[in-house]
Amino acid sequence: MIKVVIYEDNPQLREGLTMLIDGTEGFRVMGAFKNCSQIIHELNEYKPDVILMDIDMPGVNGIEGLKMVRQINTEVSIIMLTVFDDNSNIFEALRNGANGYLLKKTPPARLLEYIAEAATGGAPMTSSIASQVLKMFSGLNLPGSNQYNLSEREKQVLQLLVNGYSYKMIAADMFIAMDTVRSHIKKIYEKLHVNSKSEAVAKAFRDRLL
Amino acid sequence: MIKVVIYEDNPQLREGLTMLIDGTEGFRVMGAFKNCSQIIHELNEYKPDVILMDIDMPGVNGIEGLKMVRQINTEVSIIMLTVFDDNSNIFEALRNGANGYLLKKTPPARLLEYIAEAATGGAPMTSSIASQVLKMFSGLNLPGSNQYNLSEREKQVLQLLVNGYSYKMIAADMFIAMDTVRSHIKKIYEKLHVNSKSEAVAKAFRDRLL
DNA sequence: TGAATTTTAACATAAATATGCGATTGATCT
DNA sequence: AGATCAATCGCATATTTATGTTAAAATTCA
Repeated sequence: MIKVVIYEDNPQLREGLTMLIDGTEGFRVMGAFKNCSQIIHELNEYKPDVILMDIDMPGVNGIEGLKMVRQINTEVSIIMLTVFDDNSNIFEALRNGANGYLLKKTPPARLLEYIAEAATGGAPMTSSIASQVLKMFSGLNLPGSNQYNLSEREKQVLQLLVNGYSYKMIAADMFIAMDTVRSHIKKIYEKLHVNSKSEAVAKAFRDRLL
Repeated sequence: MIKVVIYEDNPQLREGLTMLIDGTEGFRVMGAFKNCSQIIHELNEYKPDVILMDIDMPGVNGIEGLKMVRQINTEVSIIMLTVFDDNSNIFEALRNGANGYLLKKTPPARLLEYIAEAATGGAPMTSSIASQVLKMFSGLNLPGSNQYNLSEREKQVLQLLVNGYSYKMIAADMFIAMDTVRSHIKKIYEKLHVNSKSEAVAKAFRDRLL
C-alpha cells in the first residue's frame, strides 16, 4: 500500500488526483492540502511514501515546501508537479532533492505508474523534463574543457594543486625539480589570469577545467 | 516516418529490435549493425532521426560511437541502451550529449514510445536511470550545507578565501586586524581538516559549503 | 630545416601563509 | 556564577608562494 499526500492549490485538480489515486488498488491518499504551510506536521502525522507537490502555490510554494521537508527527512519521495517545463524551477527542485518532476498533463494511467516507481526509489520524469535536465548536464560542461589552452603538463600540475599539494609535493609526485613546478605554475597563472594558488583552484572548479 | 539506425552486437537482440521497430507503423529501421566502426559513414548514408546505441560493444563502444557522432552532428537523437544502470557510464554518456538512456529490459511498447519521444526532442529515460541522474545533481549537495559547523564569521572568511582574497584584503574587507583573520582561518582549517588555503578552497567547492 | 612551443631548470628576493602561544571581550547556556 | 565558545587582537618564526630573469633540451609543426 503506497501512502500518498498531495499538495495542490487548485481544488478541481486536487479532488481529481485524490479520486484517481485513492480509487486505485494499492494506493491510499492520506491527505490532500491546498498549501504546504503545515507540511512538517503533516509529514509526521501521515508518514507518506510519496508526496505530490505542485510547484506554483500561493504562500509557501512547492520548492520551499520541498526544502522544508528535506531538512528533516530524506527518505520520502517527492514528485513535483508543474504546468510548464520551466528551466529554472527544474534546476532548483532537483538541486534540493526532488525525486521526480512531472507535467500536470501527464495521463492518469502514467501518473499512477510514476508514483509507484517513485515509491520504489525511481525518479520519474516526463521526457521533456528529462531533456531539460540533460541540457543542464552537457550545457554546463561542454563549453569549458580547455578555454585556457593549458598544456598537458600544466593540467597535471593544476590537478595536483586542486588536490592540495604543495610545490614540494608536486615536484616529488611528478619527478621534476621544484623550480620547474614554479615555472609551470607561473604559466598557469598567466593563462588563467590569476595570481595565487587558491584563485587558480577556485577557477579550476568554477570552469570545470579538470 | 521516424528513421532509426541500430547498433547492437548481440545478433538476437539486434534482430528482435529491428523486427519490432520496422514492423511498427510510423517507424523504419534503416540499418542495424553489430558495431559502430563505420558510424560516421552510416550516419551520412541513412540520415536517421534516432540512433539506438548499445553501450557495451566490442571494438568501438557506445560511448566512443556517441562522441564520434556528436563531433559532426548534434541533431540526431541518440538513445543509449544498457543492461545495467551503471553510474559512470550514465554520466559519461549524458555529458557527451546522449538524448536518452534506457535499460534493455524496457518493454517493447514502451521502447517505441520512447523512440517517438526522442524523435521530437524529448529525453526518454527509465526512472531508475533518472534516479541516478538526480543523485548526481543533489546527492552530493543535501547532506552537507554545514557539516563542519563553521560559524558565521568563519563562513564569511571562507567565502573571501574562495574569491581569491589575501589575508590583508580580507582584513580590509571585514574591518578587522589581519591577526584576527589568521585566527579565523586557523579555526577553519581545524574544522575542515586541512592545512592550506587551496585545500580549504577546494573543500568549499567539493562540499558546496558556500 | 628552421621556428615556435613545451618542458625542464637555476638563482634571487619580497610577500604571503601556516603555526604556536597567549589574552581580552561578549554572548550563551546551565 | 561559572563554563563554554565565538570573535577579537598581538607577537614570533619557519615555511611556502609569487615574481623576475635567464636558458637549455625536447617536441611539434610548417
